[in-house]
Amino acid sequence: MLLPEPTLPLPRLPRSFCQRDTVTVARALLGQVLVRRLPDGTRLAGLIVETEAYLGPEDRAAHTYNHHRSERNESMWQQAATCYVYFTYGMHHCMNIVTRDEQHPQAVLVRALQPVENHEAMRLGRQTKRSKTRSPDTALCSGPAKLCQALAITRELDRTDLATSDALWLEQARGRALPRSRIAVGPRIGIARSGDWADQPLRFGVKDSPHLSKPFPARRRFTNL
DNA sequence: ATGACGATTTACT
DNA sequence: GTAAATCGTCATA
Repeated sequence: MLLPEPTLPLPRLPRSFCQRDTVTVARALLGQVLVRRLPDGTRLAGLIVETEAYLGPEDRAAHTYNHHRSERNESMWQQAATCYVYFTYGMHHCMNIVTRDEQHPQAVLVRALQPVENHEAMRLGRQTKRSKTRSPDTALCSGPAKLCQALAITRELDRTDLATSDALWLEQARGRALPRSRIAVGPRIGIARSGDWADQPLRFGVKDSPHLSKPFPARRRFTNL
């Protein structure tokens, strides 16, 4: 697996990790750990196995497209490592990690985790019957809204500073980004109406992970056929 | 004030 | 495969 089983104390990822190019951060986050401390002290954690990059005012699919700025997405203009949590479809939360700087409202959407600590407590947050087609563990955090349920991430955590918070932060499980040979790349999910941007290869996943939100389409080696 | 629309998930035919 | 659930946000009036 990606992480040695007895989890030793891992260093927290510094703000500088998130201050880089957004695609670089989206790739480098794969295999790192997202950690949540509940008010009662319970610690929940999962390895990040799927991300998407959202590239700001030019990106038709981004919430900051055309410099759109409002109370909802204000955290996108905060410093790197700020958490942007939004509410959608009347019932779901999704969480992003803000990148670069205040002049570039860009972020990485965290789309799936491999649970590594406190599976039982995570299951309490999820409101589903047992999956028949996947083991309970692989269905636990296999989607942006599922992982927010499992880790109890809501709008209350919007604007949290992941570099300093004791409620939500990132830990380093690996010093280098995964090798490209282990990263699957594809178009982002759920943005079909975003024109050219819908086809951009801005979704990244740990190749062959059973915890992904959806399989990655096979990459065509040739443009014909 | 009103209506359309989600960076989704679940259950079911 | 399709549809329902459910409501904050935003554009239009």
